[in-house]
Amino acid sequence: MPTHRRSLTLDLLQAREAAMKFFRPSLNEHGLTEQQWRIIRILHQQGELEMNRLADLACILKPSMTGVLSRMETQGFVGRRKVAHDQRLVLVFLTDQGLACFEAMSGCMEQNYQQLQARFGEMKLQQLLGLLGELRGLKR
Amino acid sequence: MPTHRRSLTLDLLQAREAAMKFFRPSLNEHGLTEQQWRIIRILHQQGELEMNRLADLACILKPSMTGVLSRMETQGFVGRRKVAHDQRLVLVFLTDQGLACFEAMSGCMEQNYQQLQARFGEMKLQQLLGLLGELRGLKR
DNA sequence: ATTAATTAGTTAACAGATTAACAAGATAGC
DNA sequence: GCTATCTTGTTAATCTGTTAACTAATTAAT
Repeated sequence: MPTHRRSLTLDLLQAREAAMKFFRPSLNEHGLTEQQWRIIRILHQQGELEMNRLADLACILKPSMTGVLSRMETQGFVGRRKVAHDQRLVLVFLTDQGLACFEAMSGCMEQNYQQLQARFGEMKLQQLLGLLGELRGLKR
Repeated sequence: MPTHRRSLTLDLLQAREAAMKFFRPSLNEHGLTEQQWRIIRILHQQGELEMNRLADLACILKPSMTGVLSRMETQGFVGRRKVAHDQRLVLVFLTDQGLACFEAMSGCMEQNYQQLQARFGEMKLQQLLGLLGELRGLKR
């Protein structure tokens, strides 16, 4: 009867917070929020996506997504368009400016990642990524 | 040159989101937010804490903490008191009602945890908790 | 065809996150 | 003692998270 054991969800949160310390300074220098960077990164990797799917990948709920995207659209990072075959869907895509932003950021972020990996250990990092992937797969 | 590799911070976020799916229903049934439950859990484990330390453990920034605690105080879950030797410090403690709330929740939460562990595997879970602890330790 | 049930996205209301600026109590140096 | 500095917590402004209710488009059922 473990009256108090380690809490997985809290540990995940604290660990993420520790990891973010390596990246947040770069985000601040470039004037991007975490959410904006996640979206830019995902769109760069996956190409045009509908909002639902994007929200799911970026771990942003749909109501938040509405606001985040409209701000990003105003700033010129993304565009939105409707498709003919299903008028409900809104496809989101990275603009040229959004792409340029990604490319301007990616160098810094890669360096930050290298520093983290050097401090944490490459093997452990790979091991961790593997476990996280499996956990993410638990649909429930 | 990995043009797109797995993103540790995003993986941590997605994994946590997957894990939270096991616990969120219980939180909603009892009318608690994630933040409130984190605070109750931590205070139950650590006893009275000053705001700074509590904010750090719960991964809640101090300005947010001010609001969260004042709401929780109104609801009767926690109390705040100042100490004589340093008038700046605010010590936060769990009230009897807060303790009762913890005890009413802990059964459900333990069950949810068991389900997660059964689906994910006990060994992998321990391995993951170990790695998260190490990552959390990287102060940077 | 018409109605009923789904699905994608938005709106609204409140809680929490983030950054900067601030008030007041403690500490250090002089 | 007195000032400069640091620390704890709050306030303010803006953005994001969360739930519920809603609109409009699609699909299923009759």
